[in-house]
Amino acid sequence: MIRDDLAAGVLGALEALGVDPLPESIQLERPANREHGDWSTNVALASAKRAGRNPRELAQELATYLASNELAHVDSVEIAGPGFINFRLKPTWLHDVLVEVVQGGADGYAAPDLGAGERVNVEFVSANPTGPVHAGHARGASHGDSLARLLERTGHQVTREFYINDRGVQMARFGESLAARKAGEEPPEEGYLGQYIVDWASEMPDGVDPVEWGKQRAIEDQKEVLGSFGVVFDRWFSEMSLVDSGAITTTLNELLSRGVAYEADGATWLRSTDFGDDKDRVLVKSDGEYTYLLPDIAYHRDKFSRSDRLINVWGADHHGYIVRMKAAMASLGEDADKLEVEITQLVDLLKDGEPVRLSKRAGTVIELRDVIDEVGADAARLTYLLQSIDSRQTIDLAEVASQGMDNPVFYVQMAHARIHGIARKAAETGIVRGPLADASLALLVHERELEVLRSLSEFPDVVAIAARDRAPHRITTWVRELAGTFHGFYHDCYVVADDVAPELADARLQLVEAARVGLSIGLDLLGVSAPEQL
RNA sequence: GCCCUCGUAGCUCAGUUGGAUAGAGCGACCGCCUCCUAAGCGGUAGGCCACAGGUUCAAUUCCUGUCGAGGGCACCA
Repeated sequence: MIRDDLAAGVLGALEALGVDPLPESIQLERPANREHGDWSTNVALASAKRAGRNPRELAQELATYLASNELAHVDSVEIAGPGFINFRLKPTWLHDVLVEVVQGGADGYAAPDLGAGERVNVEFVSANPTGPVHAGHARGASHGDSLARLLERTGHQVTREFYINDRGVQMARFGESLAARKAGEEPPEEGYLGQYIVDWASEMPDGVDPVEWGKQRAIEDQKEVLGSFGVVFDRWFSEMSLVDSGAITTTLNELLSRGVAYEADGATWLRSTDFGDDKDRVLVKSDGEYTYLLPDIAYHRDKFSRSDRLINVWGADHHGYIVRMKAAMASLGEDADKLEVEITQLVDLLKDGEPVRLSKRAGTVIELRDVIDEVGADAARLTYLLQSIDSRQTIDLAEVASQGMDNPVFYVQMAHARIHGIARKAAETGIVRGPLADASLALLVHERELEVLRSLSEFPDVVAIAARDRAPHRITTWVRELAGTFHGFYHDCYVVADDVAPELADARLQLVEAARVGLSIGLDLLGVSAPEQL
């Protein structure tokens, strides 16, 4: 790797000049401005004070030393600004990148092992089993699944989990609503008003328990829609099963015996104020019924028993529960830092420029199914992953559905389709990509070609950062950039044409293959398909 | 009142655990099709990175405060 080679060179230079190396590793970065070279380091700035030297002078001495030593791929070493050392490299370093990408392939390239097999449980969506998955769940679904894919790629053992809240008052209302509709009546006060209740009620056989039947019906529906969205869970975990197994009672008793739960005013409370909460929280109401919190604690405890780390993807309306859940875990002796909660900010949906209000009970939801029908699963997923989950998002369905240039998904998929267009054209002409080892990669010196390779060279870092920061949208940004560089290459550098020599055509086919690998990996991480033709 | 997130080009948003002259897409304007899809490519215009302090050789980035937007502070889930 070029970065390691350069870092080793810089370290050698520091030692030669008698400057103590920094405790941290040598920082090599990619300058934002291309005029500042291909790679750059700030060691002179960072260690000037410690060495008691002027940063510019130190940089100059280091640069002189580095320039007098042969370093692979290095063309020149310069100093600039307050004391940066900039490396200008020969195109050969990018040819090495090409080899790495093609040899690594879709499975091997940009797959840093950051997790060392850590078992990570990612829980997301967890919509109530009282109706279909709606558009409001889709951001969490996209984020959670992409995050799971990122973690898998970076050496984690991932479980995708869906928690089913199949207990409590909402379920009762759901069952009553189904029964009422089946009897041709209006749902009760506080019941569910959606059209799907009417549809499902008409399917419901006589003599079944509406709650149990409805729950199965809802879960079946959720699985189907999420599946068509590219999201498949490893485990659907029922809240009821915690009652049946006695896990809730066990958890409650343990909380009591540890003294972090207590009884007062006829209810049982969690002493969450000991862990920074505003007030203590009720676990068991005075009527004997559990709040949502106690089963949730039992559930997280169960997850901890089979995972090294938990990640929950919750909507912004749940952020207030983070402290109390962490408090509960800490009080049970778990490491609360191993419970990460990802909060997705809300999505404002626009239809024809008008805001759409989502209310499940009033029945004015837009189902995820409708979104997929309208814009397609690919466009929907990529759109949700366009931005950081920390930002509020506005999605105009008409824009997402448009097949114009304002739609990133077409731009990116077009790049992939063009790759296969080239392959088709090459096959017609009888041109076949030869063995990589025989390719004349030195012929790849066109700026457009180098841009594609530069973009690919950044991908392993992008994957690592995206995984570390739990930020799948970084993959989206990168994929769009790679697609952009590829469109430029496609426009200016023909692969199959009369005036392209066979050796160059072959080298370009290798580059196209590298781009294909990069795009496939990126799109797969996003859960977006990579069609060979549009 | 307290807690969380956000405030960057006309619009939608990026910005690598602090780096050099802050980027992309759309929209506007100007160019490019005898050749692998012009669903594309190139160029121009457009910025007090909300505001004020602080830390630092260096702040859009970290800290504090102010203003503005959204969400949350239940014996509902």
